Amino acid sequence: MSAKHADYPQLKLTNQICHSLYSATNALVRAYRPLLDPLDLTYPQYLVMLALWEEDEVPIKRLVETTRFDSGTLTPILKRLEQKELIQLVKSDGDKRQRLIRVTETGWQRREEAANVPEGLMCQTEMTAEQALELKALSELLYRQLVES
Amino acid sequence: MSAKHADYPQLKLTNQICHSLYSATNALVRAYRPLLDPLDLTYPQYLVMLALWEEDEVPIKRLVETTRFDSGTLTPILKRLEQKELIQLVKSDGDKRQRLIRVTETGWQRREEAANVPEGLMCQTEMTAEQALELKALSELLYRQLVES
DNA sequence: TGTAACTATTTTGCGCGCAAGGTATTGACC
DNA sequence: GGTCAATACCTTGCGCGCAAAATAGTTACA
Repeated sequence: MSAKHADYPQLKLTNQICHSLYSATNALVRAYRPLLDPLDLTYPQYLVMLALWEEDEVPIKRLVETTRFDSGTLTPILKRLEQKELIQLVKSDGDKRQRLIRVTETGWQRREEAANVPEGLMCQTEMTAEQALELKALSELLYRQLVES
Repeated sequence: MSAKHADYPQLKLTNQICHSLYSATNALVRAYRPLLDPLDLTYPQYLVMLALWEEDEVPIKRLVETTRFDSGTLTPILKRLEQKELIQLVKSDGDKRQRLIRVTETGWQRREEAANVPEGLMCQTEMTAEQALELKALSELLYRQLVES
């Protein structure tokens, strides 16, 4: 029998958990776009700002932890946020390898405009709070198992 | 009170379902890499091949449906798969706008080498079958609600 | 104190993901 | 049969995501 007619049920696209996850995440980023466009932020830039609004004056290595981006991804994102004057990158007084990130006044103002983004997104779904929390918990579990192994 | 000291709990990164989903998906694609490198496939290329191994001789618009990629993403992926001689792109006899995709002999052989990729990946997690199915179901639900609205 | 290992960050190169705009072909309907 | 909207696909441009390698500064320790 030629390879063409073998079965391989484990290779069926509809059996792939990862395909569902992958396409859901892409759809999510697309869904954020109309909400973030007025703020002049992309979704990854928004994630970085969320992290900084929670904890300001941090070195880049701290952002690598909180945002889960690697530094090669982060550098150009920070450069764009700096061009938009939402953040400043300043040399650290102590360790001269480090650069500290500081949110500007404009950056803090942008936070208020972002306040209703999360609600705006959830309105596009009809998931219950329980389903959303379950999805978060399972995603978090998967992330930890893949990264911490 | 300055914007800096306002609370905004809905903007906390740890409360963001989307951040968990986003970082889990990125971690997943990274986890696939060592498994797919020997097959000379990226994760999106692998998804396209999964679709074609299930249904051969399809026009690109069919792949847009099954893979959930848009055509602007698909065109360069197909070009690379053609360069690797895993597929052929042939003009359709009927509708002259269409191009049909045909898996080559090499493409079918690659399927056998891919047979144990799914198991290899699941071994990197310690999720139960129930958790995995629940994650798939919730991702699928989210995808459908975001796309079909 | 010298140097070798380590760390923080940047750079390079490639492959997506996708919006927006283009071309060629088809079908609908006057 | 002409034309006009719809369809299938391609191209362009930009912003990630990340592996790998480079750069500059720091630490450990002989």
